[in-house]
Amino acid sequence: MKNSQLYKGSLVTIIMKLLEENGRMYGYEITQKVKEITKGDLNITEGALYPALHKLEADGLLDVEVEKVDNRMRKYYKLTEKGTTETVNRLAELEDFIKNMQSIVNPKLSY
Amino acid sequence: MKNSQLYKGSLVTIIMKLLEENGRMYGYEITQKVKEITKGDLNITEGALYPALHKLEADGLLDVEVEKVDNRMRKYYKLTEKGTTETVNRLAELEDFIKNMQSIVNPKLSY
DNA sequence: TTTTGATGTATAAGAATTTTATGTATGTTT
DNA sequence: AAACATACATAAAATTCTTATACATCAAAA
Repeated sequence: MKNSQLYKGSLVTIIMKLLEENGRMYGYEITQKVKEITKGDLNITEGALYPALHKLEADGLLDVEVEKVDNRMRKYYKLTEKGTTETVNRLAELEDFIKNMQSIVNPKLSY
Repeated sequence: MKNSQLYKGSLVTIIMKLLEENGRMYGYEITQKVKEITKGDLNITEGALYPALHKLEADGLLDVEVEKVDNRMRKYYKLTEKGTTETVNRLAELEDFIKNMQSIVNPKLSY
């Protein structure tokens, strides 16, 4: 991650959402995709990414497939059934979180 | 905090925004205000709140005034000049963060 | 041709933040 | 009398992330 503390705790949600959308992705691809989407605002570091992916796999939320492309190793991750269910929960929590933060920042409007 | 990991890293921003809006507040009041605004979604724990307030004070972002009300001690906090400046930055970061998270979750729309 | 940069994964030490548990104290409600 | 609300505080442990380092392949630039 980078800069703002606010991204703390959001990495898992980001990973799972991207996997839900793209079917399967490898680590480096995730970092590049996030950089692209956020126009450079958010740079996921390897030190944060790989431990997170390994934990998600250990928890049975992700499956991994190792492939060699252009003589380089890639580990493709995809959501398990359990992971797909968990993603739905995570995204609902993100929506609530954003609404709550907006309520705090903009108390005049009711979100 | 409670439940969702997403709130990690948002505590300082929440505290500063509430102080910017309400002039001065004491710790317990902050927890109740947040509970009210988020309709019970977010419960700030004392173990997170008090160390955060003490650090903000140590960093020169908050001033404190101790008062005794109804025979109970209260420590009122308010933003210093430095704290007010920092609040502007924090709120800008929060806006960017929310936009980026929405871009990730809802890639079809452009925020 | 040597070095820089991009691609690709990995881990370990330390920092920062939060959870969980506990402690103290006063006042009100059950 | 016990439970709950108000009000502050801290300490151990867990979680998450930063920073630094490591290894390996390949392309481009100096």
